[in-house]
Amino acid sequence: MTNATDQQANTPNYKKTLNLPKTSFPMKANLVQNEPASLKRWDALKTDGSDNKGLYHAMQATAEGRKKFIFHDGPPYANGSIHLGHLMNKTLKDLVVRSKFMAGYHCPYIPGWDCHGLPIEHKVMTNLVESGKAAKLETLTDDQRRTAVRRECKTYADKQIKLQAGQMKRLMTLADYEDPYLTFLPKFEAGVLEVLAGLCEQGLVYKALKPVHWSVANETALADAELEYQDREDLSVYVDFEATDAAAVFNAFGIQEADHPGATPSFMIWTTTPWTLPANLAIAVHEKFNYALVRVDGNLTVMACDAVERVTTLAKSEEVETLATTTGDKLVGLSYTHPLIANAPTPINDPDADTSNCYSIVHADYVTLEDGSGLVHTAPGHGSDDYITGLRVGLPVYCPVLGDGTYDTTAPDWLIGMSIWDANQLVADRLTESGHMFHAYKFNHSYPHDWRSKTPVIFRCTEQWFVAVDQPTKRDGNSLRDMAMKSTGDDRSVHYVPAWGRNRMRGMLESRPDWCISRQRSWGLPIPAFTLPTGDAFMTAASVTAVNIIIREKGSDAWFADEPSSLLEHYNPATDPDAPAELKDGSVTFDQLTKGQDILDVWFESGSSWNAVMRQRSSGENFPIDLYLEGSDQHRGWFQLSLLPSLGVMGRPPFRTLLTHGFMVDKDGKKLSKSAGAALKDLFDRYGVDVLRWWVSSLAYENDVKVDEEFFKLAGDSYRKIRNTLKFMLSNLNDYEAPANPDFSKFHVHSIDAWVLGEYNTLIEKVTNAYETYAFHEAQKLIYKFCNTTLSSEYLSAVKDRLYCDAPDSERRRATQQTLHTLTDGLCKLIAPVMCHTADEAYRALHKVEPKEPTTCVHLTGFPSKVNLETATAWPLLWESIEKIMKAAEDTRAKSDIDNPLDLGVKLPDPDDTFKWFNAEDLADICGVSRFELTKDDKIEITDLREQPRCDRSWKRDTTVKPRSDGGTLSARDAQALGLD
RNA sequence: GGGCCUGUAGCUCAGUUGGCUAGAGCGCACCGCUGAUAACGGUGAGGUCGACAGUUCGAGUCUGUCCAGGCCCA
Repeated sequence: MTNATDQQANTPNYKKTLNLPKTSFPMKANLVQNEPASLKRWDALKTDGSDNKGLYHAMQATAEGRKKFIFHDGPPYANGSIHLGHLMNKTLKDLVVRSKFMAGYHCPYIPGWDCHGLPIEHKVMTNLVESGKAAKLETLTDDQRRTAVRRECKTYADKQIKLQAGQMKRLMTLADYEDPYLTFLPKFEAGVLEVLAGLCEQGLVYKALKPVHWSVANETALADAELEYQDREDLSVYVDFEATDAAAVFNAFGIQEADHPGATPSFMIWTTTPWTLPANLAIAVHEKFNYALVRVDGNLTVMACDAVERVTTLAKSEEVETLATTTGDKLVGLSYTHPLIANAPTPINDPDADTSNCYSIVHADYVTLEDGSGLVHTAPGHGSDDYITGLRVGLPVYCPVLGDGTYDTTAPDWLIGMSIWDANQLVADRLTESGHMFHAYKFNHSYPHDWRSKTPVIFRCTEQWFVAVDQPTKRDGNSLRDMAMKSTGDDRSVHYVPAWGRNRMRGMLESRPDWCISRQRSWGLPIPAFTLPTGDAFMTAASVTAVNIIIREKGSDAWFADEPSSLLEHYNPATDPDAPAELKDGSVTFDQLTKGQDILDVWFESGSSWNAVMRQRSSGENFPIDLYLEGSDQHRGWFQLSLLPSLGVMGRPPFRTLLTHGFMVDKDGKKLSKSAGAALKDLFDRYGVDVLRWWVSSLAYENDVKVDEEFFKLAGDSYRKIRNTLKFMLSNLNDYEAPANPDFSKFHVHSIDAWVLGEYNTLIEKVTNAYETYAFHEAQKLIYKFCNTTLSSEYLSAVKDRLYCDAPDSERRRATQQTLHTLTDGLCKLIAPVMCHTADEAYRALHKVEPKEPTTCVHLTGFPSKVNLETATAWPLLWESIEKIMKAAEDTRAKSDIDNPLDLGVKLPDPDDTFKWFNAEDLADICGVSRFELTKDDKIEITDLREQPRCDRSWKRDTTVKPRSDGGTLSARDAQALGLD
């Protein structure tokens, strides 16, 4: 039973004579209610001399004059509530902002939002249609309609930004939320156009007809980043294209035409897009591959040797006979007849195109033997590879498909005006009827889809603006790719965390095509290009710069509202070396120009933020930027698309360090479904933000991160451990007044206080290092282990006796309190970047701050500095022995009826006097036993002290315990504490 | 199909240039304390290191193939 009932009736109750822990710091955190109170208190923080209020500005004011750390926020898209992905991304960023401040840097942080673009425009258009307002728009002029849509989009974006900013603030992220960067603000737009002008100046911007991914649903070109791959069932066809000259084919195979009188060999192609067949202009083979002339059920056809069995089996052909084989190079130059079209068509926008090279066999490297027949249908207007081949062999860029996905008037009559999706079957039927279809079947494959409308995307030739990747810059002749390869290669100008980011970037840069920067939408930054009466485009560095003066002043709406002559008010062709001749000589005036209709790819905007935000707001000072931190998808996205413009304009990467984190996956490691995962707000309300942040800080974020309800619960458990350790320390400092400058010079090197302060010094060093290298989980682990093991299980359990039982003012107790105070203060500072609320709550409790007192805040301090004192070097050895002692003691208790460790004594062999200078009472307290002796024996001995008297107050058994004048049985220390003899 | 990455106890992670019986925390089981108490302390049980093959005296670590998963691309 309890020790209290053990006592004799006349023994005093000593409990009330102890210095028991006491604090107002509650065990229960109640984060959901208390965090908003902290936020409110921080919001009210005001530092002298500034109009700005709030913790962020107070920190900036505090850090004024320090070494700067420039960190740049990648803009999330302004749509919808923030989700689990934002939780990790924004928290990690905040850990950087806060830890850099605590480490002594000045780290300003401007949050941003990506506001333009299709998702918002699509949403707004949907709303307009549903509300019936869209019909009204139809009555307006183009410019008016677009201006109206843009107004709606801006209102929508503003609302989303407010929503997200509120949630980010609740996440306790620190940033300049009063002055964020928004991509639709005139000053941002102007910063983007500066970059465009810079690229024009380097000769990297051009307009060209090129096949691009085209969304039929939205009638716009799409960026790579706007594609999603989904499985789709398509009609897959093997089609025979008859050779024009049968003799030439037989000749290529080295056999006589006479042996096959009247036979017309065909070339067999394979495609999953029959609708592109009308645009076929060539068939590609690989020069090195072997091709066979095969008789299949009576017909002669050419296909790759490796494809014969596969293809004929697929088509269930009955008689298959290979007549001869040859290599691809022998086939190059042969011609064929298009099965659907008599004469090669001329493109609608290029009536003078040379069609003389059409309908022949050409070579291409990308021909493979895995799929199809080894002969590749080539339509330069509908494929990237095809386009390049077409350029090489002199084919026109023919694309008979309009923006809405229907055929134009150059297509065969029976296709004109028809949707390409409907044409698939019709083309197949025609080919079957005419006997050209060898085999048709349904085929499931991964196919690119428009990320927004989820509809399949096609390749279509359109006039688009491009940034050239391989064009030499005028500055030094290095192309963007040259520079990009260098920055991801050996020059180490960019530091990658984790290191494999370098290879990943490099791989993507090696193969990336020219960047299509134009879109055919309204909600975006217009490309300030004009069309001359000749139909040629006009956009030069000087013209962009001139228009930009207007945009900076009025915003990009001016492009739609103003006439070319006023937009070009500040432009002088005479001083522009790149100006078109007709403008220079005055034969064409500004009034005769028409404004371009394209807007910029949103990635070009966010990819220019290094200029539009960082350089612009610091007069160029904050460049290059120390750190970009985003998910690993941004290697292709924002990182790469920031790198390229910066290389073009500035000649160097915009960032020094690129840090990437992985993606959230479910508890089985599978991709998180869009609907999965609780709303973040729900998590705020159930666990509290400190717990969520504590969880984020524990993540090995460079890999995929599993997320599950259970993990938040576990994080809550470990949060409580930290909280309880803080509470216990605070509760033992209730009667302690900390000196302004604690003096540790009198601490004995062998004392337990010196030991724990040594551990604390190590902790400071390791944790600040971990923060420095963004190894937050390392910091988190160290802090957790320190609280749990070093403090709770080792130090605090050892010093409990002296804290409780020593006279309140005793030197030993005060020394321990001084230690505790230092540890608590430092711990609050070390956890401050993570548990923002709890750290400040504990810090204010430690410093006994009145609840209403607004200015004391752990977040305005810094990481603790090390305590200046020595620690005995034998401690590690001693701890090894202590571990053995604990096991031995546990053994003894298990084998006997001794339950209480205080009924035990310990004898530790110390033949070499290694531990001679340690204090026996300290060691007994560490082991949780009553007595500790060093011996010259060779074995640890655990002794039973139950025969000896026990102190009624401290429950220890030591040699000084005896009856005292108050009727109790006490040790000398306890008697002295009570002022007894 | 290609590029980059991941796969170590039930869970989350450490494991340096290949080198003793593979570590930690959580969780779990058992014990103690009841003067940190919706706390605290102690002890313990858990792993053929995704699979297979290879290099080596020796492989969680290096190589290859395969399987599973993620991001990006085709």
